[in-house]
Amino acid sequence: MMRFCYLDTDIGRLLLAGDADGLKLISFPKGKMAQQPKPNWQEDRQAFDQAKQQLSEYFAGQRKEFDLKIAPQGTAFQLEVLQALQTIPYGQTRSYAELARSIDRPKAVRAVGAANGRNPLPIVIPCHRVIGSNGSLTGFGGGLAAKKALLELENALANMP
Amino acid sequence: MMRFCYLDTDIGRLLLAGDADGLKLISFPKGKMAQQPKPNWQEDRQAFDQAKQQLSEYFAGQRKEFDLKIAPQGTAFQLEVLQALQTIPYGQTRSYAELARSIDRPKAVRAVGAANGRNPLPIVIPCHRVIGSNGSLTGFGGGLAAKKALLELENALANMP
DNA sequence: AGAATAAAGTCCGAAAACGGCCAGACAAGG
DNA sequence: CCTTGTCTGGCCGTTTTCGGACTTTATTCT
Repeated sequence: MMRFCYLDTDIGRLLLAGDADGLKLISFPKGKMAQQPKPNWQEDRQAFDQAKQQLSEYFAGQRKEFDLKIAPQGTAFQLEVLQALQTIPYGQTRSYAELARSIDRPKAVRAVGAANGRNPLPIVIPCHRVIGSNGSLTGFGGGLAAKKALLELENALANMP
Repeated sequence: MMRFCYLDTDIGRLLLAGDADGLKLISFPKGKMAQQPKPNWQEDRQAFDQAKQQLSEYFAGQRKEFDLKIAPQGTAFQLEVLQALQTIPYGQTRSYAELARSIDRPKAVRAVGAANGRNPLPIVIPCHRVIGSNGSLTGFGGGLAAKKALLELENALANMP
């Protein structure tokens, strides 16, 4: 049974959802990727207290890594990309090309981009740390402004090569 | 919200556009660089009264410097070039090579030329004061005739080395 | 309906093409 | 000579082009 709740943050109100397997969705309220709770989900304001706690700490700059039970869904390829994403340390960035190389498919750059765009757990799975190899931010489900805000929070733009 | 209006001058009807940040565009009606107001801009005949006032004075030969709130857009390099342009005094000319040197990229002459060609605020940012190092006018978004007219208005051709 | 193609779309990237140039080389013509 | 004029590379940021891997969405069959 899917449960969901909301969390207010610096970059807007986030929708969190998941079930017994773990957290399955984090969604921005606006933008193209915005998702609404499905009718058969049930709201539970007490749920995901751990996730909410850690996210709040993250936005306060008090937390650099998440330790949560997550259960992202997607094709095999997508999961592989999500896996690789989780190895990018706080405050650093990678290019889509580097990410593609790291899963041993050097030419699947655009595919990696597409998979990134469908990351069900933004922030926790740090797709925002991936930028174009020329340094441009390129894109983000929750809007480029949010991506920029996250990178600034992590002070990642200063660490660029 | 972008607003725009028109101003009739000696060299044709100019399109002025901008928003709360300041003036962002001055465009000639004809020529390759001509731009049309986008559908989501709104016309406001009363807008930019200061700019219109100062431009009229300029064309009447009564004004040698502009004091306006401007907000040109472009890449870092382009903004740097625009910055440098604004240091060329009324009635004087510079070559593209000199301009390149003044931003400390002596060899980026052609790039400077290209940036010049994309100046969003002609006249106010005096790209017309830049000519070839052999004295030829080379080019201008609003047509060479306009460039010549502006330089004659400023009596700049007489001051040439 | 369900499987099997086909076509379209992506949070890209390297390489090529394009300018509002300029200095140098080299020829003509005064 | 000395001045003009026409080529010729080389330069550099930006724009455009094209290629590529993979998912999604349509479309066409049994």
